[in-house]
Amino acid sequence: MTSILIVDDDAPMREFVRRNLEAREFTVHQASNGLEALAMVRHEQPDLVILDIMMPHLDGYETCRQLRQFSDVPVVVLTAMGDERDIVLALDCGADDCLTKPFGVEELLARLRSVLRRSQSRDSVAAREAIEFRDLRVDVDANRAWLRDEELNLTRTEFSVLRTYAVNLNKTVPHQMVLSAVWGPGYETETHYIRIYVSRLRNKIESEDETPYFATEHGLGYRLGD
Amino acid sequence: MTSILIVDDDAPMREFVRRNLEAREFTVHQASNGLEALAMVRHEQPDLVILDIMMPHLDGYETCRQLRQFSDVPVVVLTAMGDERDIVLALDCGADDCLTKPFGVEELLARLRSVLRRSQSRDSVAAREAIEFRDLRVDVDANRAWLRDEELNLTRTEFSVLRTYAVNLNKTVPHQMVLSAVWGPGYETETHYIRIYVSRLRNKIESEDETPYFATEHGLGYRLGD
DNA sequence: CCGAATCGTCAAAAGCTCGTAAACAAGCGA
DNA sequence: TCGCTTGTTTACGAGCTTTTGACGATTCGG
Repeated sequence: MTSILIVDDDAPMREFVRRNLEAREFTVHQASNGLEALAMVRHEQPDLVILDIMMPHLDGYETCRQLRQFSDVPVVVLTAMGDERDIVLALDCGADDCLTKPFGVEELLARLRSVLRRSQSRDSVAAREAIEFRDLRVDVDANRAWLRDEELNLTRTEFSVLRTYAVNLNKTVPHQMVLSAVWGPGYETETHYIRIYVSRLRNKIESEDETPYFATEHGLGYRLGD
Repeated sequence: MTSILIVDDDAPMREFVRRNLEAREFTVHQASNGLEALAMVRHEQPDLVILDIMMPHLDGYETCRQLRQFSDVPVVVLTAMGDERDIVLALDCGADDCLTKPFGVEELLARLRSVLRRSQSRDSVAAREAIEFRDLRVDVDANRAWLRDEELNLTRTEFSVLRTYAVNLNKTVPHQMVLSAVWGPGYETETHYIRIYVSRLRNKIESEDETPYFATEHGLGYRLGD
């Protein structure tokens, strides 16, 4: 779950934000001043920080600057209605967005979504890894499959069928699910096709005298895996 | 140099923004409607897009949504003073920030800096060097490609196709992914374009009596790499 | 144990995809 | 405007893939 740290010396304000965030399934942490906030970022590693500017001891600007010394966590700053210079200053301290009080809850949430979307897309650049079972490896991303280091030469439909079973590893997949996933809606009754393609896949994947990769559940469907 | 595309049907507004951006050493491109903007993003690849909401034909919301089909370029939206719902809508269409007219130039610049800072840190995380495979080197940022120290003379579309395969090195890329990446949404069925361009790229890249750079996966797509 | 339903396999026909050439159209700079 | 580059459209043979239809094997319920 996405966790958010809200930093504000004004307790009612914190409460207000907390209630609205928790209603949207965020986990919320709180801090009432800059020093506390820095410690919590270190220890809780929130996914996002909401930071009020007006705070005693360590104000929002300075907190943000120090935060950036050691963390890339997205920061959304709250400023009091007023000078454009406050906004410029906050953004130049390293904040990702800036919202002027009083603000609407919906706008706050939309800005959080936007900032989180950006930071998450950065994190998830790493591709999904392949699905593996015994000597078989299926790379759904790359549209390729291997058996013991040797790449399988599969046709489009063969791969599409294999992928359907692979993403449902160890689960018996009903025929009609495969049919509508591979051949599209309207083919739910053509179970014939599946028999042929599972047969071809078995020829390419399984060898004699070893337990089969595909299990047949009579009347139900096939299952790749245990 | 950082290049910015400003999209607004109001010419004086575009001029105002252009002057201020050029004074800060940005390169500025302009478009006066959504369709033009989509084409320019494809061909000029700006580092950031400033997008007005109120436009004839294709409004800012729809432009942004379509942009996100094929590009991660940062988008800052301009809305007329008014409803909070406009802001929420714009951000949820995939925009990175949203500014309400009338706005101060300093705030605009600060928000651009903030958005650019975030997107550039992401790019540098990915260590965007050239992509290399055997004797081929593709510089995705500079729009250039080399074969053994000799630069390839590629047209825009040729390069765009090559880049799509290069960033998916060793993956079989489905035709429709290439089509929507290069020609845009709505071209998903024009597979003959790909055949022709891959054919031309092979002519410029591959030589006789060596293993091909592009592998054909019949019915699936092409793959650059192993 | 029998019959009906389901499964496994084969091979050929039908259909689709690929590679390429060539012609045409659109855009652009000189 | 002309001439060149680039993008788009059309066409077609070769090769591959999917579908079709057939038939025997297996499983399950009664």
